[in-house]
Amino acid sequence: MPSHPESTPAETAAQLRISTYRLVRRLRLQRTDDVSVGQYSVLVSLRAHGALSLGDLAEREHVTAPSMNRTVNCLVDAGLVQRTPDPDDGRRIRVALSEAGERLVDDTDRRRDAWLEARLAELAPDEQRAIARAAALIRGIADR
Amino acid sequence: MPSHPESTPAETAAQLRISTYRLVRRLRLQRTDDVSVGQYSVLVSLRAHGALSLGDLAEREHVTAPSMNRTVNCLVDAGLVQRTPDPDDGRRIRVALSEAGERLVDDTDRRRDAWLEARLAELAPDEQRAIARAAALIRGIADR
DNA sequence: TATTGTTATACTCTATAACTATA
DNA sequence: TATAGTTATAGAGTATAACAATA
Repeated sequence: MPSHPESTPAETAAQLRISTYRLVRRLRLQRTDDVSVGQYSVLVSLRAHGALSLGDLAEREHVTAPSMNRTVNCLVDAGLVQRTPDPDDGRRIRVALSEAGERLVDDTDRRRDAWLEARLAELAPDEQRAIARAAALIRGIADR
Repeated sequence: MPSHPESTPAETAAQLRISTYRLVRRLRLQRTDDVSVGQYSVLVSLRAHGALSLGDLAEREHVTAPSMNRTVNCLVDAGLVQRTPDPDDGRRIRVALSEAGERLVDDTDRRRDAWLEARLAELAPDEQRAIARAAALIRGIADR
């Protein structure tokens, strides 16, 4: 590896913050106009965690139950989620992705990955490896 | 460098996308409640580009002029920006960060960097270098 | 009696359309 | 006549409070 001037953790932190925000902003351009940002976030949650109750969804998305109720209604109307009664607890409902909902999220991921992959392919092999390694480390940081 | 199993650009792209979104979600926790997300974004734009007209701000933030007008009014009332007539063109206005506005953005950055810096400091030196290098590469990708 | 979800109502943010002032 | 900004009004999205059903 060529000898770079050393960066302090403070400099690295600022650099990582800035580059992360810019990348997110860039990836956001590859999105769907079918649903709002909040609605899309619910679909992603459901794909990641499977079917959830209304209260669980509201907590995960940091919104109130009435707000989530409305969001779920919109998604049901759009055919992107299914709402079924909980078999074990009559008070609860079970919100699950429909096939169309899963397809919408998967397609969006694919579009973003395709753009990102094309950019990565333009980098040198050792640069690609550096990014792969950093991505794993960043995930470890964010998930703690 | 130890021999890792090679990742394809597609795998690296997906990994980078996921870790980036998680980091943003995590950093968002360190925010201010003084202004809304849209208002904060305007402050960041003004710090980056200097004083801007209402129309320029609306275009950069991808909102309409009436919406930006309202946002700017809120920020003026909060003492975070100043609104002055354009000396060269009587139709235009000039929106600029106030000292308080600059302080708010700088403080938020510092809070986020402090959190991130603490996490980075827990990594091994070569891991920190990997992230610093990747951050520079990511910025190059996002800015093109 | 506590918990889960829903309805009623209000507030914030953004949009479109119409208007004013300046170039 | 065209452009920059503002005002009037309406549509999403979210919040709090009150309510219904189930545990």
